[in-house]
Formats: sequence, C-alpha cells, structure tokens
Amino acid sequence: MENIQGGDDEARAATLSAGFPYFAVAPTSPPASTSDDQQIQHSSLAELQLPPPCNPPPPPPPPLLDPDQLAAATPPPLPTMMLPAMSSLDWQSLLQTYLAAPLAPAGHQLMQAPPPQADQNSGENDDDDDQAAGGSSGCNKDKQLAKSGAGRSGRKKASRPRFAFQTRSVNDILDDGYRWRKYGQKAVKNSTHPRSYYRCTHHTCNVKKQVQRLAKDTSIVVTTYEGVHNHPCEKLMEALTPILRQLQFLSQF
DNA sequence: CGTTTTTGACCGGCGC
DNA sequence: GCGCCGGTCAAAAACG
Repeated sequence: MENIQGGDDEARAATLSAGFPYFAVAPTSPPASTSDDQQIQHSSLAELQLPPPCNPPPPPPPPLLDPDQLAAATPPPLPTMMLPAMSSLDWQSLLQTYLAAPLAPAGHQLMQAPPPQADQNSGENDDDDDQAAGGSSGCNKDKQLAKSGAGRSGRKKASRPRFAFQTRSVNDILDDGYRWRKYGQKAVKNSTHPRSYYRCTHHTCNVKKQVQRLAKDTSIVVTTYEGVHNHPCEKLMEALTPILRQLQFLSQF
C-alpha cells in the first residue's frame, strides 16, 4: 500500500486523488475573508488530473430571500463542488467536514484521505532530521514512565473520516473558522518541512488536523482533517448572524 | 495568569 | 525481535 503519510508528497497526492472518493472545490472568486498575508492561487482540476465525478452534486436549496436582498446580504458564494456517490449519512459527514474550512482562503483541492493506517515506508533510509522520534533511548523521565502503559490507549482508533486540502498559501495555518491548539510537530521522511498536529480547542470536539508543506512545491500546504466537528463554527455563526437577524426581521411580514 | 506553542520522549504498528 | 516511523503526551517556555 502506498504510504500516504511519510512518502513522496507527489505520490501521496496522487494516491489521494486516484484511490479514494473525493470532492473537489473549484472556487469562483476569492473570499472576502482572506487574511492580509495569505496570497492564494487557485489550482485547476485539470492540472491536478482528477477523475470525473461519480455523479452531479445535489441541487442547491431554493433561495430564502429575494435575489437582490440575497446578493446584498450574503458573503461571496461558496465554491462549487463535485461529489462522488455516497449515502446521505456520508454526505452529512462530508459536508460537516467541509464546513471546517468555509472561510479558508479558497483555491484548494479537497480529497478524502484513506482511513488511518500503518504508514511506514519500508527499507528506505533517507536522511531526515527526525531525531525526536527515536525510540526509547537511555533517557527516561519518571513521570512519563509512570504514565506509560495504558496511558495512551486512545491511539489507532477505528477509522474516522479524513479529508485533505491542498492550498497554495504563504501561511501554513488557514483561517477555517475553528480554533485549534497545536499539540505536536514532527519531521517526516522525504520532506524538509515538518508536519504539525492540531486539535480543535472545543471541549467536546475531537477533530484533529495535520498541516504540512509539499516537499516538491513548498508553496502548497496540505491540510488533512480527521473527524467531524460536533459544534458550530464560531466564525461561520458570526458571519451568519446578521443574515439570520434579517431573516427574522423579514419573517415578521 | 490563563492559554498556546515548543520540544523531547514515549508508544504502538509494521516491515524486515 | 529489532528498528524505523508516525502520532501523541506533557513539561517548560512563550505569549498576550
């Protein structure tokens, strides 16, 4: 099985796009919320050589407002999406996951990553600076020894939905509307750039994401989301609040 | 002072 | 069984 985590980044991207369900995001215009120092370029689907979608996306819901009002009240339109055939449950999960980045600078390729797997490269002994990952050497801390054993039983759980973005940005961290806390950083094989690990700061939310730059094109950031948020996106709700207020106001008549 | 980031160590899976 | 590697933990440092 191709190594999705640590191998060549191009091979990784190719595997992601070729071997797994995906939906691609083809934004029509840059969002207004793009950060000042984020300069995003839009990559084309043809350039990425994605296969054709399995089926057309579901029809959009009818507008709730007069088109003129809608145009005045709503932010720039969400990107169009091409989606594979899935159950409605999968759709909910997929779309919720996609909502993890509604405010992110557009211009990204979104792919579903394979389920978590053992992803070691075999045999290769490439020279990278992954020194921190060395096995248990002579040094030990009493506290860590005390917590060893059942302390880290949460790893390698059942597979959760994972989706990878490719974003061309000078910023590693995209403003996706959620708050994240970094809990680790690792150097990975065949890449000069480390991979960063983030967890959603919401108390009950267990969504994680990994951020890494492509070795071959360091202007591209690969963001892999794992899990589905179980709470609303703060910034999305913030953006929607005026619209909801307007809807409430208009519903009085 | 509370929160977030950094960073070294540990754990578990897998290939050899 | 050993070593490599990705993922995670948690103490210390940095930050606002």
